[in-house]
This record gives sequence, structure tokens and C-alpha cells, in this order.
Amino acid sequence: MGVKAKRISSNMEDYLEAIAFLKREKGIARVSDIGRLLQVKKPSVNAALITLAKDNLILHERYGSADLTKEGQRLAGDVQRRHDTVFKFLSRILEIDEKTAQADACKIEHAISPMTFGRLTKFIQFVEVGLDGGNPQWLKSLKHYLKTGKKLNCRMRQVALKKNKE
Amino acid sequence: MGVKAKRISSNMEDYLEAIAFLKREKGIARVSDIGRLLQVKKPSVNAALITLAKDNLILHERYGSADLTKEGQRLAGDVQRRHDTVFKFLSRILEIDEKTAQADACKIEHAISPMTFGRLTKFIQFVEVGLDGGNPQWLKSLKHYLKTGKKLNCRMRQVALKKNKE
DNA sequence: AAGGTATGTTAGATAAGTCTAACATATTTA
DNA sequence: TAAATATGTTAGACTTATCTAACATACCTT
Repeated sequence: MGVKAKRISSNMEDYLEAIAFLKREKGIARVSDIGRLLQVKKPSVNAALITLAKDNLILHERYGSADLTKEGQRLAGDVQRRHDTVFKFLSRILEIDEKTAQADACKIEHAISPMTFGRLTKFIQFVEVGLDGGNPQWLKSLKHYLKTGKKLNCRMRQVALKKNKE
Repeated sequence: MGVKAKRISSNMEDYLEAIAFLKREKGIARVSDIGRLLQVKKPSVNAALITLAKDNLILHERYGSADLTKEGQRLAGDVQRRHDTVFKFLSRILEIDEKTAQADACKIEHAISPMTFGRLTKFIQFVEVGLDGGNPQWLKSLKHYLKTGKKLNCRMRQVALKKNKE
């Protein structure tokens, strides 16, 4: 029953992601643009497109553009969501600078299980939507600790609060 | 100045990790054991040992055992620490089951930057050592939310507290 | 529409990492 | 110690992913 859900490589996931991005942003995913995005040469892109087409993840005719199939869209979406989740966690909670967070997310997105993805998603929700039982203080303490390595005491908290308002 | 700090592949990191583990656990790192640990055949191990020896990360003589050099020890230690940190985060904070957490950590350990490693380490410290300004409640709320998707209200909190005491 | 530029493809090489089958060396044990 | 077993190595093939150089097609522009 159903098509066997092949496991594709990190590299192929990157290509799918790039194609999805270009379709969304420019309406069309071309070899050159994919190459520019992923920092690889055109023949590499071409080889990748042939592989992805063989796996029924894209439609691709010679000298034509690449389009994701239903399955390709699904996989690309999965990768994208993993990326976004990891990126949010790194940047909003661990407060890692954007560049580093993006770079790390680009690698971690290929490495996390559905379980970890789900939990991470919920964790972010928990923090952002304020489901911490009305105790947002811990987040401030966390962020202060992450940056200074020091515990926020009462006096320091006041200072931190003031800084946040500036 | 100093030796150029080569960047080694995820695979080579795995081999270093395995060698360090075997040295620690059994006093000696042999080709067969490394293979068993990493689920690869002996010729693959052999090839890896040659590569690592060429990079001065291990000492290895024909038909002899493998020993980490100072640099090899340093790298193996780095990987190990990244693994432990990620594993702790996944298992203790996101409460992912051990098997999945180990599997994910084995991949993520190759993907995180020093910055992310540092922040994650501090985050775990923050949680474990109770540096959250004396508000451990948020953690309970988090764990409850991660598992049920629901916010802990006052009544639910009492229930959660009771369960924790069982 | 012809020519030039941009884009896409093919061919062939390279590198990393894996495998199997065959061979070599060590170690154990009868 | 000699044979049997375990362990390590070599040779050669395969896969994935990349590259350069050369070639093919598409498109724009005048």
C-alpha cells in the first residue's frame, strides 16, 4: 500500500528546500538560481534534479524548470518547518546571533526526529504564548544567565527590567 | 603559528568518538570493536584509521591498536561534550525518550557551533541548578505542556504536584 | 531573424566513505 | 608447537556529491 517513503539525503533535502523557496519567492526554480542559493555549480544542480525527478519528488524536463510534486512539497515543507523551529529556538530562546543561528539551523534541520521537532515546537509555543503559568520571570532570568553566567538576584532584576524598557 | 586546525568530517568525528569510548571502557581500541560500535565493516575502519593517522589525530601501526594523539583527544572530547549536552537537553528538558534522544544527539553533535554548545550548556545548568530565580514552577508547566499540549491551571497543578510525589 | 548572452546539459575527473572477497598476521587452545 | 580461530589489511568496486571544460539550447535585442 502507498508509495514507500524513501529516506533522502541531507543534500537532496537542501535542493528541495531551495526549489520550494524559489518557487515561492520568484515563481520559478531555475538551475542557476538553485546553484547560487546552495553555492554549487550548475552541473551539480543538474545531477541533483535528475536524482530528485527519479525519486518522483520533482517534475523536470530538459531545459525546463523544476516543479515539486505533491510528495516533494511535503518533504520540502517538513524541512522548512524543522528549520524554522530550530532557528526560532536558537535565536529567540538561546539568543544566538542570527547568522550563527541560521547556519546551525541549516545543519540541524537534517538531524532531528519528528519527536524532537514536535517537542521543540511546543517548547517555543510555551515560551512565546506565555503558557508558563504566568511566570515570565524565569525567561528573563534565563536570558540574563545565558549572557552573563550569573544568577539574577533582586537588585539585578530591577536593573534588567529597566534595560528592557529602554 | 600553531598547527592549522583542520575541520574533520562527521564520519571522522564518529571514529574519534568511538576510539575514545573504547580506550576509556576497555583500555584499547581495536578495529573490530570500532566497527561493531559504528556498524561498519573492518575495511571501512581501516580506511578511517589511515585517514585519522594522516591527520595526526591518532597513532596507528599495522596490526596494532589505535591511540589518540593530544589533538585527537581534544577533538574527541569536544564531540563527546557536544553529544552529552544535546542529549541532556533532549532527555531532561524536552523529555524525549532515551533511544530517540541518543539517536538525535548522535547527529546533532556534528552540527552545532561553539556558540550554540555554550548556550545550551548554560541553559541546562540554569534548569538543573535552579537558577531560575526560585521559580521552578515554570519547568513543571513546561513538561506538562510538552506532554499534553495543555496549560497547567491551578487545579491541574495540584494534580501534577501529587503525581510527582508518587 | 541573426547574433550574442544567459542558461542548461554532458562528459569525465575527483574525493569521501562504504562494501565484498581474498589474503595476512596474531592469538588461543588442544 | 601446530592448528584453529580471531583479527587486521589489501584490492577493487560502488555510491553520492562535487567540480571543470566543452557543448547545446533558449532568450533577448537590435
